[in-house]
Amino acid sequence: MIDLKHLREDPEHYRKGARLKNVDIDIDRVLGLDERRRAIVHQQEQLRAEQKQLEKQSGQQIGQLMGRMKAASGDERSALERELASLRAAPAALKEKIQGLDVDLTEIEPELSALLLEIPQPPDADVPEGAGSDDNVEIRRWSPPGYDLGRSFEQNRGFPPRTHLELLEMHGLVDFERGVKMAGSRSYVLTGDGMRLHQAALRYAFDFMTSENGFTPMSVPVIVREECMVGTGFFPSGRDQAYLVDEQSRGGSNDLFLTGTGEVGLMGLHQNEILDESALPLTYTTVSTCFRREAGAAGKDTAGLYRIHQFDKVEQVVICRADEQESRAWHQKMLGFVETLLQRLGLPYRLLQCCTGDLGMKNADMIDVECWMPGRGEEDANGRPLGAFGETHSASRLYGYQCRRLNMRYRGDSTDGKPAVCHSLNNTVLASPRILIPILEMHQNKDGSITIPEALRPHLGGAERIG
RNA sequence: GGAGAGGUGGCGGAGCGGUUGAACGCGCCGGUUUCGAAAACCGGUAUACCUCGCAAGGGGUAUCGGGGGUUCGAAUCCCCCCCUCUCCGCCA
Repeated sequence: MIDLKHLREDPEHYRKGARLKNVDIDIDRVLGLDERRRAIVHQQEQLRAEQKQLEKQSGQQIGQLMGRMKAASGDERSALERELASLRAAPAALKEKIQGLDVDLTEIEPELSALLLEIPQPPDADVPEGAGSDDNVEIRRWSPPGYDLGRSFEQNRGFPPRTHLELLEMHGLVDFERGVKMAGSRSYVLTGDGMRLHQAALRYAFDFMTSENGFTPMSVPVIVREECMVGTGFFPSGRDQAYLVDEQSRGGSNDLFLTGTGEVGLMGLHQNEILDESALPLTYTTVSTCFRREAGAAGKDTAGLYRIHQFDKVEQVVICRADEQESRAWHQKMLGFVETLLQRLGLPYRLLQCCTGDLGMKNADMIDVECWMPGRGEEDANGRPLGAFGETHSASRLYGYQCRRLNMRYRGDSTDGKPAVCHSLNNTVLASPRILIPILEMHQNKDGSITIPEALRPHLGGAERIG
């Protein structure tokens, strides 16, 4: 959520931000509703103050008169009754007015709060303008010594690459048929070394973050309340991407949602808390199963392990002080972790600066990491793929947008002891089985065997190859 | 699934219709004392929104799980919802 006060001060900033993100939102409508709401609340508060005054003045009198009533009779009694009635009339009139204003508020507030959730965070000024992913800008690329991304796989390695589908099949690493039989399209079953490799990659990434980078390991719920989804910014806009656990229809008190990323659980941890500044930054990592409906992606990446409904992911989040420089520094650092990891896995990659149109609601800045997948992309004259980069990571810088929704604040010396909204960032560490695509394709040998990256071998009982 | 108990400030725990944002204790912060510390003593210690002020700060309203109701007045009474806990059953 954006800062409403800031919106009032500089609405153009948000109009422009929404435009750059191709989000259709009527900022003036929001401002108008906010204006009306504040006027009504102000009026109400004044009336309430008046009411309180009256209470203090007449309350005692009423008490006394009631006492005298008990003993009184006849003319005295009716005189007292009249006096009581007049004392009660004024507060009653005020109450009616206040309640009337309440009605006015109920006409405004639902729309206002709904709209507020839909105002996107404006992109940072140094984010390139663009309409969508085609306008993203490459920042840098890396490939292991001896592998030149300017040349084809065959030129580099001396034989044409098999696709990950072919390699999976060849080594019996996955059973798509039975996956689909049980759970429908985009489902799969990792088998044998496929499952081992998957677990090894996750475990390596998890250990890397906790042991080497000092992040705090956490488990998180992957079935959460709607509150968490709204708080982390995935709802309302991404509602159709999440699986719904419809408990209400069977009498349960709350519907629940399956999370599409560990970010939801990690960020939800400190919802509605005021943290001590000395506790920051919080650096958390988790490995969790992620569920995505992939609504609207019908027909896209239907084959293989690229776009699936369920996968596992090691995720990193950082919650830090409300300081742009600090946020920016963490963003770079979190990207650095990923680069180190990919380099150790020997996977060529590039960093993409996402343009304004590709940022999503929440981000001020987002940098994607794409790994080189030789079996992906357009085909050559022989019907063989030319290779392409495929997204494997996404590093977001959200400033206070997410924490404001989550009501996650901190205080300390730098805030003068007053609560301030935390900043948050998140980035993939490793998502599998998608990461198996470049691992298999990049480390395949001419005979189709796979050389296991050294880093993963300790998690595979020391095995050096598959096949 | 069956049966109970309960949700009050950072925590513990009072209050059960009237200057109660809320006793008391703990914690925390500041001060006195001390060579220093502990102890003791004194003072302070919520959040949100609105408003006045350059600021320090002042004023107002709301908040005792959430919503609604009764009442001149509700943390206190009534209704609905949510949540947590305990016991039994089932179970990874």
